[in-house]
Amino acid sequence: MIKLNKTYTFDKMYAKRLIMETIYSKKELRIDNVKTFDLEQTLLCGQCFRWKKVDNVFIGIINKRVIKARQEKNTLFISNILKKDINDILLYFDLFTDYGEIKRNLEKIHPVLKEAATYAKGIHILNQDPFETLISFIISQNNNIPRIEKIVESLCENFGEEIEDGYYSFPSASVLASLSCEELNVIKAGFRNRYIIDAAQKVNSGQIDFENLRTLDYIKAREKLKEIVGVGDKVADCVLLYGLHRMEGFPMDVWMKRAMEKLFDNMEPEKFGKYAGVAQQYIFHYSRMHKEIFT
DNA sequence: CGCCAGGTTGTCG
DNA sequence: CGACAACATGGC
Repeated sequence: MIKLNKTYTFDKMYAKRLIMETIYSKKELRIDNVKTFDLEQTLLCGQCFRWKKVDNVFIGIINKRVIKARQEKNTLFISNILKKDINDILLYFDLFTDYGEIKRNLEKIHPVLKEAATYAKGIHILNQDPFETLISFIISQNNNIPRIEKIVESLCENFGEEIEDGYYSFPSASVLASLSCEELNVIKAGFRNRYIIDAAQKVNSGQIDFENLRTLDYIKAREKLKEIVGVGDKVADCVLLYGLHRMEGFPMDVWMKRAMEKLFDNMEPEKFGKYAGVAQQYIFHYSRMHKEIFT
């Protein structure tokens, strides 16, 4: 049976079926019949910043290991993983969750959401490392995605550990907590330097405890995250959704504001229900891929 | 040069 | 409460 070290809800029948479709051999995991998952959409829809696409293969880092992932139609191949990490990998890509079911329910809510969901139907909400998510989205504020990726990469190269040639882990909270703004200047994050350091210090001291945040109700957890200087509603929502998998989160950035105004007649986020976060990601991706709508 | 980018903070009315 | 400039940096 599936053992997960984190509090995480999932459909047991769905997860069991998924496990039966997996084959592990020579550090490679093969998963068949992943009908509702699209690796590329999931990794390039703006929820994560470190995966790189090289010749149809995505290279990223999970549990301090360099992972290669590729998809051929309904089959997913994930290589260079250890047996003990299999469940973490499946969890990272959120393969235990039935997105077909979520999509069918969301589509009833609004016709434009149905269109966005159909366009972005292969997206899964990842289970990323919460600290990495926190720092990455602090960096994201008033910034664009290519530059966010550059700064995050620079942060890892300067302050992470080299795991394989040219591949660095995301730096720990304790390392970042000890830096001065001047020392952090090498990553060119500008005014966000002090926000990054404050976040690292509050995580390192235990004032912000991600496992504890999992136990709090959504509003309380968001308020707790906002104790960090430089974390407001939007960054907190991103941490809760992409790092702690709180699916009711609905980060409102410039794209979402534009979309809600032009396409949803300023509908309130609460009306998207308990999977609002999935709706948000569908709408965000759909909007970014259809810029012409907003000109 | 100005404007924008997966925002937040501080200030002023 | 709401509005609004300032905040580093780089691309266009």
